[in-house]
Amino acid sequence: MEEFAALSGVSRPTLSKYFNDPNSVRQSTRSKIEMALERHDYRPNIFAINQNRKMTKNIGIVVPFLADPFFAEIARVIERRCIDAGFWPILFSSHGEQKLENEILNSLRSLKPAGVLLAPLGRGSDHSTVEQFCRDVPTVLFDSNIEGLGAAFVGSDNFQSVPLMVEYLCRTGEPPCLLETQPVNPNANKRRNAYKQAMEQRGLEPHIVRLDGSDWNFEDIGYDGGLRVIRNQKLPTNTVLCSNDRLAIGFMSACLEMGIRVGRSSECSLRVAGHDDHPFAKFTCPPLTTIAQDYAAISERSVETLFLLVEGGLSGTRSETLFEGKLVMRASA
Amino acid sequence: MEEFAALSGVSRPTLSKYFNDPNSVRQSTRSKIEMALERHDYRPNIFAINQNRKMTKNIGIVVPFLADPFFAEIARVIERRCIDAGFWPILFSSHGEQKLENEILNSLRSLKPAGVLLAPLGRGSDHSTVEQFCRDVPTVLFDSNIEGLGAAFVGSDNFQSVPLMVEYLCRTGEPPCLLETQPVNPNANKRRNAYKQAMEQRGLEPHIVRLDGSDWNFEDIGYDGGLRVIRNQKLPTNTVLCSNDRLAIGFMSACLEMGIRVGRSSECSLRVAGHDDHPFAKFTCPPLTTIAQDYAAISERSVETLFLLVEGGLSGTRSETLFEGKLVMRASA
DNA sequence: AATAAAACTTTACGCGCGTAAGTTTTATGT
DNA sequence: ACATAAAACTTACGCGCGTAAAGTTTTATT
Repeated sequence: MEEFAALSGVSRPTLSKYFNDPNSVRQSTRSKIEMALERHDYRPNIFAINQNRKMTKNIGIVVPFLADPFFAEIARVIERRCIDAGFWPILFSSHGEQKLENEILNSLRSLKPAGVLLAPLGRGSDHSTVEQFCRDVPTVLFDSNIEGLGAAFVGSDNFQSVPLMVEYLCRTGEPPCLLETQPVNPNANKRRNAYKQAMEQRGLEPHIVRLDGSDWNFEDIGYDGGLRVIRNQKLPTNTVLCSNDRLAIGFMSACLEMGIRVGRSSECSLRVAGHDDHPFAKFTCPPLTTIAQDYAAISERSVETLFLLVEGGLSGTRSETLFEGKLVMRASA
Repeated sequence: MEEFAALSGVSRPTLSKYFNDPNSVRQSTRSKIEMALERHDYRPNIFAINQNRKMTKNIGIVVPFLADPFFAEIARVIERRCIDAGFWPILFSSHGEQKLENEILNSLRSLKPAGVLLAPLGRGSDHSTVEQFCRDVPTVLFDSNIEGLGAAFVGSDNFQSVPLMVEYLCRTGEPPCLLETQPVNPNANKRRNAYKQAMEQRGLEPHIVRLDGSDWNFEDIGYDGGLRVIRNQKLPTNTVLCSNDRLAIGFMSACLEMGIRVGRSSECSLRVAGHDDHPFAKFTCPPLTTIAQDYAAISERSVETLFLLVEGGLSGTRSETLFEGKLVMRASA
């Protein structure tokens, strides 16, 4: 930096000022620097910059499982928004492991991020680690809520979306049973409770089919468990509401293999619905009827909320923003 | 660090030595530190560590488009391997943009990574930036090759896999046409050439259907283009080999919408095949016949090669490792 | 018990930059 | 032309840690 300052004919502190905000120096000085910049291509070291700044332009993004296209897509949108706003997003995946989530949060601390967007593991999170982290770093939770942690939460309203689907399924055929795995996060629990409530409000008995498996390989769980459930004739109804789309995708694959025709048309014997409108839900066999989570809105609002928080424009009270899901009718139910 | 050194009863340099390699200090010293560690939970600042070390434990991973499940899955495996080997992976997505790829590479430099695993944009890469980067940082390219750049390349052998598929399709029905988009990377070009070669070797005329679109939204391109091609009756044969699975997924969705039955059974009028064995290929409608790229092998070998390179155990000559694809027969062709 | 080797401590400097304080130069108004 | 404020300069220190050099203590060897 010293060298480059000499080359451009300004002092190092002025150069530092320029990189922090090009408009903060005189026009003549600015052009001197930018001319030298063209010839020598110098760039300040991002991680040294942050060494001594109170607030950096780094934004941490932590998701529980990046190989899940839902999170991949959300992460993509969030990264773009951050970049466009002049921030530097750094993306981490917990790979479904508490230990990794903890390590990521601890490392994130030393990055001195301006803020962090965290989709926690949920049930699998280490509450005290997350709590401590949220105290130290401006954090907005999304997708998966942990009561009281973070400055805000942005997600979707399972108690609106699940009843919506239950209503639709009941109106158009047999009432659904709920297919779920061991819940990995609060959403799964909420969806189960919302399902129960919705059924009971209709005077119907809820049926819950629990598949083995406690990791994030939902397709496999849905497939393996689906085979077992079908073979053992354990399906209480001819309508199956899956706790999420990935589970539904795996389950429908099992149906296909067992020769069960899935769909709402008359020649089909089973209806399957999902939740989330997973990026590949419209390409499944048959295309999956599901609840669309508003990806764009959740991403946008999360980022906006974080920016507000970073700029200090957020009141002390923790806000929870829930977006409504929309019914997406396709061929499967 | 000073404080914590005092707390554990050792000097700061010794503490530094411990964190660099816990085995490099005497057992008694080590336990002193680790006892203090339990009570006070101190962690060195990763990005300050790298400030003054010749070699860090950081490994950069750069993929062109992380919302593509293929890359999401490969990134997942690579991250795991790095973590298990005691490295600290940092993941970046270029979002299909040259400008971002350049920025990522330049920022990566200041991270002083021990090595970088780079799946370049390919055609969209800025050759001189990548070249300069590879000179400065130990880099292994994967998935998409750029002649001469990086210390090694690991990918799959399109000139083996595509002919394999062509052979299968010819043997079991009408010879295929090739459905492609504007090629975003070298693989697309290689696949086209491999297709041409394979057809010509059989004395057949190659037919190439090019769809509009030059970004990474292959499903959309396959769907929109598919609708157009089908409406205009521009399909030269009843067998379509898609340049990659995502394209095939979109295309099949268009077929479904147009009421065209896809599959190899007698009541179907169109066969569709893909390439890659995308994580969702087996869940499509109908399940997609495709070529399985050996995800695991590519990830493993990339990481292994990089580790060798980092440890200096690699000769000067640039190596190219190509894995063979395997035919995965499903219902679509 | 003597000796060498290993491990530790103290001291000091450096990484690439931010930033504050005090001083000098430059642009603006009159 | 001079006064004044804004901008730039010089100087100095700090971030959190790595690391080299020199001296001191501990451990292993004979």
